[in-house]
Amino acid sequence: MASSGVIRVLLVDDHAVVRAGFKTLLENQGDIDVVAEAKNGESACRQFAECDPDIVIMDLSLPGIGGLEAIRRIVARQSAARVLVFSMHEDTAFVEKALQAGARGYIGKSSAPVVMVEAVRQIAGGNVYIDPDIAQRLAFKKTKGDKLPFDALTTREFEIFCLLAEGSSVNDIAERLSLSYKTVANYSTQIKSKLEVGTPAELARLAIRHGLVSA
Amino acid sequence: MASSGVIRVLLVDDHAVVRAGFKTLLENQGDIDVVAEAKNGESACRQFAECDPDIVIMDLSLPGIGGLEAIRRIVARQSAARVLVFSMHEDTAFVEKALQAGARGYIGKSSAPVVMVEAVRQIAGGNVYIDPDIAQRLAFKKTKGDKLPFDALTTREFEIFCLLAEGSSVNDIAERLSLSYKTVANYSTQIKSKLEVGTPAELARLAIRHGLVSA
DNA sequence: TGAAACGCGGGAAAAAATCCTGCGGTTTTT
DNA sequence: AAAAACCGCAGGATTTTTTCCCGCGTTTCA
Repeated sequence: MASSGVIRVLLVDDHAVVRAGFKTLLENQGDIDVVAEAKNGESACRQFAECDPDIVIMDLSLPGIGGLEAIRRIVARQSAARVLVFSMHEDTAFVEKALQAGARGYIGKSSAPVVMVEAVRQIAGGNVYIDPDIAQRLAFKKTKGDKLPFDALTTREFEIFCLLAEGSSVNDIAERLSLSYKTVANYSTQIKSKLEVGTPAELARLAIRHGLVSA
Repeated sequence: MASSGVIRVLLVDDHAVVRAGFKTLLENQGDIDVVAEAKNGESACRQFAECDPDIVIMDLSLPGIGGLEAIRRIVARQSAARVLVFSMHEDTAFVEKALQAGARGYIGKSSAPVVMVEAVRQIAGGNVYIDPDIAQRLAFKKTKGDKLPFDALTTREFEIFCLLAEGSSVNDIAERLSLSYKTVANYSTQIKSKLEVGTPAELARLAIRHGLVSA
């Protein structure tokens, strides 16, 4: 166990060089040992069952089943599993998804290195650890009554949102839906405001990220 | 010099944890010394002038002026500069642009750790080093005379294209790259014309489909 | 049954995109 | 070595789009 010796880590990242970097960083600490590595979600689940590590450090963007699904499967198998997410995405939506999936911690690309080590120790010790900066943003969002971003959209708005995300022009949409150009233009503004995006490109990425339209 | 002692490295990545990992990994080699770090392009240029490192290890996706622009500025200042690009993007389009900008090497997220060390040594020694897998794909693509739509874009256009696809506004881009709004707006028009897309949303989807930006 | 939300769109002003033009520099060609 | 082509950059002028504010009729729900 973590309390009686070395912390045994399973490292999951599709990026071999990053894995090697983390491994060296962590093992230089003395009390942390990387006992296994995986570069995708399936392999992570297998390695977890095999090695029974004290903690899993997991990237979210993995080929095949994503990091979130991997977390879900690991936690389903052993609810006490301790998963620390390390992600490029610092968007609070990802943090929420990860925690919902069963992660015990979250650090991001701009977290200080010492934060990672601290997170490993805390989580291995049974606590929850989220990067302070991210935690703060998350808390702020929560107070604002957070939901899925699309929940705020009306049916009509959502419909137009999808068309915009597909790359349709305002004019095209107006024609397809037999609406005035003005109406669609106004909706477009409203949608961007509700989803807090500034450009149609962001809109598209948001939609793709949530599987509403395909890339 | 590299041939007569330690290889002095400038490490550029906006990701503090990744930087720390690389630093430990590299310094564990014995003959490599990370003498400076930077988390954005501007800082990289400054550090380069100050430290005169044997080699720069550079991430492409940086805040502010991007990695490509940073490479260009560094090479413009000292044409003998040795820049090794380490990038999440393994798309050949990025490799080509990076080499055009003056990079001497390219390794990707799935490169083996030993490849990174080897690349550092090779490039510090004056050679060019590209990850074998990537080099092969690049060569293969060349022989096929592959016409990815992005090949028609100039380096500058490509750079702005990526930013647009990420969701940056024309104004943001102008500010980031220290260009006139007009310039970027004109580029934007030009890019959409070359790629035959009508909306920024289509632009984003195109970029995501080709792995140039993440969703 | 009254207040709130929704779908729809006009007017006016602001912002952005487009098209054209030009300049200075580099690269390529002849 | 001269000419041609291309690149990066950006201003002017016009058109297009977006945005903000407003109103109206319908639906919803408390």
